[in-house]
Amino acid sequence: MLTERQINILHLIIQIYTTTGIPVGSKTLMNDGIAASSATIRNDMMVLEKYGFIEKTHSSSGRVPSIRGYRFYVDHILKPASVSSNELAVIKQSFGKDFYAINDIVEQSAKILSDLTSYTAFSLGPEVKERKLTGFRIVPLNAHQIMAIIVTDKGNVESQVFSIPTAISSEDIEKMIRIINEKLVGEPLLTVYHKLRTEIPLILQRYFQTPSGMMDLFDMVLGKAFEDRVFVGGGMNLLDFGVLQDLHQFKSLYSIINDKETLTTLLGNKSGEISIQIGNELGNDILNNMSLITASYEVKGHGQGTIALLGPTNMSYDKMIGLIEVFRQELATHLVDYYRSLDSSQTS
Amino acid sequence: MLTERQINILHLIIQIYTTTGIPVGSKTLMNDGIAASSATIRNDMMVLEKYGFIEKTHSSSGRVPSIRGYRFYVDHILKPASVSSNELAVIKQSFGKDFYAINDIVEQSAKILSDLTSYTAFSLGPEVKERKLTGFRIVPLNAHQIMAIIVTDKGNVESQVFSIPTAISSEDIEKMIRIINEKLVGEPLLTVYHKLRTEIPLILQRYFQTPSGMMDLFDMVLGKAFEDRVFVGGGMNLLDFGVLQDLHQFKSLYSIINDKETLTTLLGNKSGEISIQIGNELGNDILNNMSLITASYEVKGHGQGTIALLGPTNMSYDKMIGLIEVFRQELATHLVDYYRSLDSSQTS
DNA sequence: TATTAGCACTCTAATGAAACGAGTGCTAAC
DNA sequence: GTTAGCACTCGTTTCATTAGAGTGCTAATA
Repeated sequence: MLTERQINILHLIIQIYTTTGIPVGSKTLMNDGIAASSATIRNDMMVLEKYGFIEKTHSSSGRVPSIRGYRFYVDHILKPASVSSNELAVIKQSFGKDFYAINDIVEQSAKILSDLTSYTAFSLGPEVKERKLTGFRIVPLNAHQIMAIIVTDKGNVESQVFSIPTAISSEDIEKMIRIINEKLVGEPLLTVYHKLRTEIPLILQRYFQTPSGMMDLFDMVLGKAFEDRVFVGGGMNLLDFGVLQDLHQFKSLYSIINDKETLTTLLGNKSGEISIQIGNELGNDILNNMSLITASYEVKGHGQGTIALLGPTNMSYDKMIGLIEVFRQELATHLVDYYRSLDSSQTS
Repeated sequence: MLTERQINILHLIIQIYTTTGIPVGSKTLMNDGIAASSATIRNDMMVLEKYGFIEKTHSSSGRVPSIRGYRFYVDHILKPASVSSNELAVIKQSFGKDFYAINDIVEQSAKILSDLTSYTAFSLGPEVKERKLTGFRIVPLNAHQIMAIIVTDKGNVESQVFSIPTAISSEDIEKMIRIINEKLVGEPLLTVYHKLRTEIPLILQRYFQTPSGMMDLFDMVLGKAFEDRVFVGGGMNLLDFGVLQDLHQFKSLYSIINDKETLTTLLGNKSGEISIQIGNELGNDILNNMSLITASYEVKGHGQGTIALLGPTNMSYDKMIGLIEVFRQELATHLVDYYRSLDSSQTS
């Protein structure tokens, strides 16, 4: 096992490397708090290297933490740094404005977090799948277009404009709306989605000759409602991570962080409240020298949301963890407040 | 004045430089079509340099076209290149799919044009300001939220969700809708905007104690409808222009092309159908080594739209002009078709 | 046995000299 | 007016040298 000094050395290497970005040598460590000679430190570093916690960039360079080193650090050494009162003020102030919709808060939170860290932040609102359908509207705009609106119980609204075949008259649409509202409103979206595939077509056939076109329409609207809404903040900060070899790499990166598909996979299904994935643990070659900190938060009764931070592997994990810890609580609080204001106005 | 050979030399310099990106020397010109010795060509180049049409990157380098040189070229020499049948096929195919809304076509056109050129493209739909308001809906979603929808005569729809103060009852909202529809529907948006500031508040005061909140709401929705919708395609292509000194510059650039404000200024008020602005003619330091080709197109009866292409100053103007010429006609045709299908279905 | 001083060795980064070559301007001849 | 020839300029590439930071190893020390 590692001695206490070896652990201290690993800790210090990470601390120094995450702030300076320069490989750390034995003398630097000696002058920066390790009470031993450079030779002794070198011996310890050899041990650490044997374990695979640190590595050299070339045969006679200082040491740099490896993925395993970071992993050991975040698992056993890291203590979240406390958040400066300054940063706290910024957070509180940024959340201080009025929001019209739930997604505004979620989107804004990604922006705040990225500004605060200079990294790239993601924000995924509380679980959509638990929501219930409280209203389904179809608004005829003209003979050729309609707008379909889905309203969920918690302030989430999706709308979409459709061109419709002239074959469907506005009377038929009225009928349609009535059916939908009778059969589907009040159900969780998941159930809605299910019924839409089983029960409803049967009923619709009584009224329409060809309900399939109408079904496609529903599919699209519901698809939109289902699609987890991921928001990205500070995508351009990628440029400053200092991990880019060439511009081509930036393009790949940028397309990754804007691909909802990839993102949802990346952010979903994390164990525990705060999870850290380092370098190749992310399972994506392009993200090899980046780390992702994912934090979920509970909004009582409304499922859980997720915020995440993507930065270089050599980020200051202690600072970031401390920050995210505060941030997610702040965000959860604001969402709870928002939901409460919604609930109270509905029951009054 | 310039001799014919001098003009040929300028033309060839531009042709070579726009394809290779390397400064052009006298020998290259001699081997590439100028029937004179390198010394003679050098003499002519000195003349061209006197006029400020070409310049050296250093005291003993080949020549590079200057802004004035490009300007002379596009004004007096340039002949639009014909579009390859391949490209034409791509254009037609890309426009072949079905579109739900007018803005889908406009947005898609920016994407197509940028893909085709590897530059950055902008697309600004036919003039919004000529549109008429054909419908204004307010859909109550729950006690706390409403969705306001604006419909214009030409398939354009804007919607926005609002949280409303509980002080306004749904009955009041109903009244509101009636008033709006009586007074405003059928009017051009400009008139709507005007009446909203003069007549309507008076009427509203009969029904509401405090109509100002409602007014803010209108302002926002109308603001959204007014905001010219500019779409950007291929923003990331900026990275490949080969004009970037550092990443900081890319950030500035990227924020410029995503700032609607700047864009509308950049694209608006062009004389003639196709306009070319080169380097500092754009009046923006950050765009100093870029050129913008702006083309407007007429959609009969529905105002004019604009497409534009931003590339490096050393782009192949002849190719691009040829392409844009075809492209804008194709786009106009498709928009006309779209409007016609809308009109015919409304009058039937 | 753990620690330390000392030293030879390795590798990177920075510096500068030299060679190369593409291109120019000028002069003199055609 | 055109051209051949030539000296000159300047950016680019190459190569060698040097300085410096850091290592691994060995032998001495507590």
